[in-house]
Amino acid sequence: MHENKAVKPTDSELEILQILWEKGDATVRQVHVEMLEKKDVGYTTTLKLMQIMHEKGLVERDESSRTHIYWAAINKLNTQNFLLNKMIHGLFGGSSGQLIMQALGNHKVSKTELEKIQSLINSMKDR
Amino acid sequence: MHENKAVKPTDSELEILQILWEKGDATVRQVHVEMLEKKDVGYTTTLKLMQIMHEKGLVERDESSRTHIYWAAINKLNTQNFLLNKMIHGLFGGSSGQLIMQALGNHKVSKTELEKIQSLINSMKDR
DNA sequence: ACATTATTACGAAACAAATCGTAAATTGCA
DNA sequence: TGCAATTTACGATTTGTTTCGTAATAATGT
Repeated sequence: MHENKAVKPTDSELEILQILWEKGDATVRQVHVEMLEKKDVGYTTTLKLMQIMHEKGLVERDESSRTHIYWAAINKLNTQNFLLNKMIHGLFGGSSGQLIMQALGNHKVSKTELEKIQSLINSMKDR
Repeated sequence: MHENKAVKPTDSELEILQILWEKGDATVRQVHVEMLEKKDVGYTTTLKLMQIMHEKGLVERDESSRTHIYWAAINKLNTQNFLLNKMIHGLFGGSSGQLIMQALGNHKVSKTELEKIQSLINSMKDR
């Protein structure tokens, strides 16, 4: 009901946010170790990114000990929705149904998930 | 079955592609007029963008007359799928079901579309 | 206590994206 | 014919992103 102004994380920032959302909080070192699994990048690069994200307000940190602790300042659901919305409007002519059908048709979805989707739709139609 | 290498249009490029996909082909002027409906930008900016897109192979053009005619060189469906996939992996932990449910829950979907989605799911489960 | 290692801060370089001004070429009218 | 408008090409600027090197500082272990 508040926060999350005009947040538009870059691709690299999103990689870091992913890690922070998963871990809850983490040091630069911990984030960096995870980053290395995805791509080959120097420690100071990760550090700098996180410092910039801090300036931008994308993450917060506890500086009370020498090794700072970082956590995401923006909410995962909000961010997903924001970017989903951007994609729906920018690429699917504003129709979320369009995006959903596209996703259904071209990407693997497990049977379990198909059933979850069905019951979600059913409950939506009830109202 | 071919083409569409590592296409990653920027936001502005996507705006132009949208217009070209809709119109089929268009001059810079025509594209620019459409652009103006979305944002305030100079003619040469649109021109330059389209020239760069041409260099990148995102659009093709007929230069036989003084006023060039442009059209998209990449396919809309492929591009949608590419970016959808990127989002699924980068933001939804690789689960398209997750993205679909998120889209269902937080964005308006018409009843007609809900029904189309249902029958699509049903036909998928048949196989 | 000293050397090694880990961490932060800072600056700069390399790259890419978006914007626009200006000039040259072409077209079409008055 | 020649003037005005349109279009392309080109270069420059601004802004943002990603990358890393270096230096200062703190912590750690022998």
